[in-house]
Amino acid sequence: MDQAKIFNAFMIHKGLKTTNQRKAILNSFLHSRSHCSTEDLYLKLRKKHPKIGYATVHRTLKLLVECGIAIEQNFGDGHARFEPLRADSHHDHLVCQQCGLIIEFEEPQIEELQNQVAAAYQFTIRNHRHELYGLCFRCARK
Amino acid sequence: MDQAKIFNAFMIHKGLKTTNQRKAILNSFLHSRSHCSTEDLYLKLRKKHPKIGYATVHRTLKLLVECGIAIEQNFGDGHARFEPLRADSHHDHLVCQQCGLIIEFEEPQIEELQNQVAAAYQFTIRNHRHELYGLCFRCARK
DNA sequence: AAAGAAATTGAAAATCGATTTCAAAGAATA
DNA sequence: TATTCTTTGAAATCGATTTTCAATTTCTTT
Repeated sequence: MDQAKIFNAFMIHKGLKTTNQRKAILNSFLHSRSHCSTEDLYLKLRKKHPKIGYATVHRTLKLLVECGIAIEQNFGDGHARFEPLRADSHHDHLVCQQCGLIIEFEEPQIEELQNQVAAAYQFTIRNHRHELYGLCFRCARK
Repeated sequence: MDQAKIFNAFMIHKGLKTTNQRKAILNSFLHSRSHCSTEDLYLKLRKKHPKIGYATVHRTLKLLVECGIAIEQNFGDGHARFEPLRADSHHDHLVCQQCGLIIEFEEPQIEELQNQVAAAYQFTIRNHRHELYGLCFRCARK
């Protein structure tokens, strides 16, 4: 089942309507670079749909999070960012504080150690965030 | 060198003045439970110093971060939190989404794996955040 | 101790991103 | 088509943070 279908099914389930704006926003989101902010997506959409409103983009992104197509991230610059959520793989992030580059990484051993830590405190993990901030290869040379 | 001295040295270095308010805020901060918000500290201080302003607490906390006595954290509830920074030890957090309990943990193996990940991407880590969100022991039972 | 120069204070206002309101427009159903 | 309900976009609101500014305090120099 692709994301458009997941979205449709969710909309029907909630008694909501699949409008042209929502379709355009979903489509644009899926074809954007990852980790885009509401503003990024809004500006991009304006080019093809000059009358679309910021509020609609915002509301639709929230819907995408609600139905599991997107995940909301925050890397400390005061702008919520959204990225497509793939069911199969989890990853964390390296964030360059100079140029804003975001690198995704996966490290199953860290996940395993995390689980051990949580178990030691009898803590039930629902989700986590793990971000390494610093300088990417390029910026470190300058 | 204790924190009051670090603070004094920093203030002199920057040409700033060590006022009674700043001393009171530093002192109250150091004797507060960890992870207090600006508001927490402001309300606590009001009891002994009824005329102190929120803005002053805010500005002083920023100074404490700047001179390395405090670190700013954000656990996603919309309130920045501050905790005393000890030079010797680093820790990460488990955050209960039900009752707000914050548990600190240290796991050197995770730190080591982090360094390996960064090295693989030729990335220079300046700092990181690693938080596990979910339910604490008590809340999971309910 | 008093005066002058400069920084600090607290109340209120401004800011910033996120969110909500509301009247008009649009979709779905009968 | 009429009715009902949802959605839209502009503007208003929200809540935390940050800044402004006139009055006060601190620090230095007499």
